[in-house]
Amino acid sequence: MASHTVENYLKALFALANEVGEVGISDLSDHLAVSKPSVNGMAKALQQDGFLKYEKYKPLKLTAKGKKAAALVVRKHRLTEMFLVEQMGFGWDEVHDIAEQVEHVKAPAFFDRMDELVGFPTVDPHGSPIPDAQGNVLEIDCMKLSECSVGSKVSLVGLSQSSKSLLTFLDSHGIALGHTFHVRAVEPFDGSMTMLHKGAQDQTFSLKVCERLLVKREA
Amino acid sequence: MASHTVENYLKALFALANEVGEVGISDLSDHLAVSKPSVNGMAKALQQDGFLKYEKYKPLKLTAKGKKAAALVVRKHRLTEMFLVEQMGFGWDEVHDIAEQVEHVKAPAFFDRMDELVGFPTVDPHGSPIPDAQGNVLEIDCMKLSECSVGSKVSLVGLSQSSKSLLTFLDSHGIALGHTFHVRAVEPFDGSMTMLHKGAQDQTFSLKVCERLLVKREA
DNA sequence: TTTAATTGTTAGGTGAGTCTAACAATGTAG
DNA sequence: CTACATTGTTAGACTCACCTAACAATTAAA
Repeated sequence: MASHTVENYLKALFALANEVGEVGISDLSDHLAVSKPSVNGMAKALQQDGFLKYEKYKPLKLTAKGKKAAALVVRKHRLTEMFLVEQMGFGWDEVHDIAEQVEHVKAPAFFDRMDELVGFPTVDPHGSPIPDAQGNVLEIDCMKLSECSVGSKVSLVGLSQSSKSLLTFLDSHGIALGHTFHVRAVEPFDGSMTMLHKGAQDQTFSLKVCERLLVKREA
Repeated sequence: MASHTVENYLKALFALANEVGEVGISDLSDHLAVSKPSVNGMAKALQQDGFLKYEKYKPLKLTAKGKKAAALVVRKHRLTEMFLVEQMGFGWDEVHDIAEQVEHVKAPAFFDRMDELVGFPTVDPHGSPIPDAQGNVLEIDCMKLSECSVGSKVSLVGLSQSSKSLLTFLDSHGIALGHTFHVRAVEPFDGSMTMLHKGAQDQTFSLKVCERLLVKREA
């Protein structure tokens, strides 16, 4: 089984590949807060173990084996987050750090039981998809709120790069997954958007916020 | 915070001290399946960190700091076991290995929430006491079933050195914590005992089993 | 296209935790 | 009281994951 460290590298590779496509040594180095030579060394090791295709000066590419292993770590992370929220009463802004640790537990039965107890969810508390037990990830059909034009009616289905501060911000504005937004105006100067939230109240958010909100067009 | 490894050494020290009093390098070496030189080196390191009093060729002694740290690891372990049984539906024979891993999670809120959800228990699913958040351990008033004489009426309150195989054995004989036993006969040859179980049925157990069953005299 | 910035690599070292081989101290039996 | 067995210690080496300093390759800018 992969070590705690290897699991973290795989998870980072997986996340970065989904965000930016090409992943370089420096990207990983930044994301994991580890020096570039360390990443370089680990890349060689992961290649040796068949998790990675690695050629000098070329971007890193997860192999099929690597993708599956990474997805299974992400699965453990997201199931844990779901369990923490649904069964243990934590807030969606509290679960990331705990799940970051619990995800390294090697006990399939533990995660299977979580899965069962929360009713085999397909997304985590932040709307991110939970890979299945075979490591397959379901793509979610969504777009950034910032890409929507005036008049669009959408509902919030997920977040990209959710951070504790973003979650706290959303909480403080009463925003949760599933809520609807009706785009009223887009400010050309800074891209900030004004929306009717839940058909009730106008709210204005900066471009920075709107880029993080993943939405689906309302039926 | 103490590393995963250090936590395991502390836990072992704690367990062995409760079982045999004096703990030597070899005891730890056996218990942790680690070579004696490794234990020797770790003993020096733990002494350095103030967890241990260590003098050459003398038995190892946990300091107050060491005892507290060890008790808090045991607390995490036993709370986890309780949570796994009470909230997640695992059997008492399945929880040890999972708890062995979960106990190393560094997230006090996680264990506090478990504690709350299972109703602030004082003993784990095997009847072992759960240290409180300050590291204090409640002594349980009990004796080995093997020390009871014919005619004693007792109830099962805990196990000493519970192993998967012991738990499976007890399960298969329908025995659980709280059950009553009325000692009917003790075989002088091999120490095996015949008891009336739950006032219903006579069962005979070997000395080896009876030494592991911790009981309290019935009121 | 030569320069500068970014990005990646090599070389060499550190600390934690482990091991084996060899030896020293302690304890137990005869 | 010597002899042997147990127990503990030292020395030296290994792996994993990390680091810094220095250098090389690639890419972007002037």
